[in-house]
Amino acid sequence: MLKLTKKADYGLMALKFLAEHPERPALSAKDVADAYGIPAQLLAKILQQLTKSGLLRSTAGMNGGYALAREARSISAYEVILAIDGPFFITSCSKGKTGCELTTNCTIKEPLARVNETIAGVLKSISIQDLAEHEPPAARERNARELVALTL
Amino acid sequence: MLKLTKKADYGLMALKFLAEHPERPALSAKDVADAYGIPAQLLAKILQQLTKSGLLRSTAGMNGGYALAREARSISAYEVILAIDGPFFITSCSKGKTGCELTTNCTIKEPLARVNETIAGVLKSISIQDLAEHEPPAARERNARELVALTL
DNA sequence: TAGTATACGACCGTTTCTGTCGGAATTACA
DNA sequence: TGTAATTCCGACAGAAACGGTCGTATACTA
Ligand code: SF4
Ligand code: SF4
Repeated sequence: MLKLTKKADYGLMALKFLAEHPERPALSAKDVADAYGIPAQLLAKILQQLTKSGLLRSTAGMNGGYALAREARSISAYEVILAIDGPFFITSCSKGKTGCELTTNCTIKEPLARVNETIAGVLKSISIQDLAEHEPPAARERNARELVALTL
Repeated sequence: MLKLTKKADYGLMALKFLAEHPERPALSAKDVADAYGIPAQLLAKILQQLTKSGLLRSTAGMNGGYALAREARSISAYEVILAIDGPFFITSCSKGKTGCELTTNCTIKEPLARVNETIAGVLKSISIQDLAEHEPPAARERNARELVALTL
C-alpha cells in the first residue's frame, strides 16, 4: 500500500541518470540498465512509455537511445509516475472499473481526496533535477502540520 | 501504486464512525459494516488489528463491540495505516524480504526516503477527528513547493 | 444455558506487479 | 547492400499482494 511500483522507481532512476549525462546525445536502454543492474528489457519498456508520454526523445538505430525531452528542472516526479503507472489516486474510488461501490455511503471519500491532492502536490514539486542533486536534509518535521492545516 | 488498501480505507471509515458516536459505549463490527456496506467479516478482522495495536478498546459478549481507545484528535491516519498495513515505505528497499537488491547502486534511494518522510508527515498530521469534521477546502496549491524545499 | 460478540487462523479467487520472450521496424555504417 | 545496434510492440507467465470468506474457539451478558 502507498508504495511506488518498481517500474516508477526504475523510471526515476533512469531519468536521473539521463539528467546526469547531458553531454551524451542519447543513451541506450541497455546503458542505463547496466549502470544500475535493472532488468534491461523491463527498463526498455518503461523508457518507451516515458517516450510516448513526451518526457523522453528517442532515436532508433545504432548509437540511438533516449534523452530528456525537456530540461531536468521541468520534469516532475509526478509526471513520471503518471506516465508509468497511470492516473494517481490513493483511494480505489474514481478509478473506472474495479473501483469502489461504497462511493454513495462513503464519508471519508472527500477528505481523502484532499489528502490525495496534497501528496500529488508534493510529487509535483519534486523535479528530476532535485533527485540528481543531493542537498543536505535540512529542517523537516515542522510544516507538515502546517501544510495539512491548509489543505484539509 | 501509491494506493491505500481497502482495509486501511475501511479502517479509517470505521474509526471515523466511532468518533462520531461517542455516546455509545461500544459499537459492534456489524453495526459499522452495515452502516457503510463493508463486508462484515473483513471489517471485524480489521477492527481486531486496530485493537491489538491499541487504537481501539474491545469488549466481547452482548452489547459489546469497539470504542476508541484514545480521543479522536490524538489518533492519526498514519497510525491507522501502520496498524493495518504494516510499516510505511513508498519504496521497496528497507523492507526485509522481497526487497530491492539495487540498494548498493541506487542513487535515488536517499532522496526518495525523504519523500517518504514527507508523506508520512502529512499522514501523521491528519487525525480521525479531521476526517469527522468537514472543513472547507481553503487555500491549497501553494506551499507544497515550500514544504518540499525544506524536506529535500 | 442461550445468545451475542470478539478472536484467530486457514484458505481461496482475483488482481496487480515484475520480468521474459519473440518478433518487427528503424537507423548507422562499412 | 548487408549487418549490427537499437527502439518498438504485444503477449505471456510466475509471483506476490489484496479482498474476502469460513470455521471454530473464546468471552461476556442476561
Ligand atoms: S469511496 Fe470511500 S471507501 Fe470507496 S474507495 Fe473511495 S474512499 Fe475508500
Ligand atoms: S534501492 Fe533504489 S531502486 Fe531499490 S527500491 Fe530503494 S529506491 Fe527503489
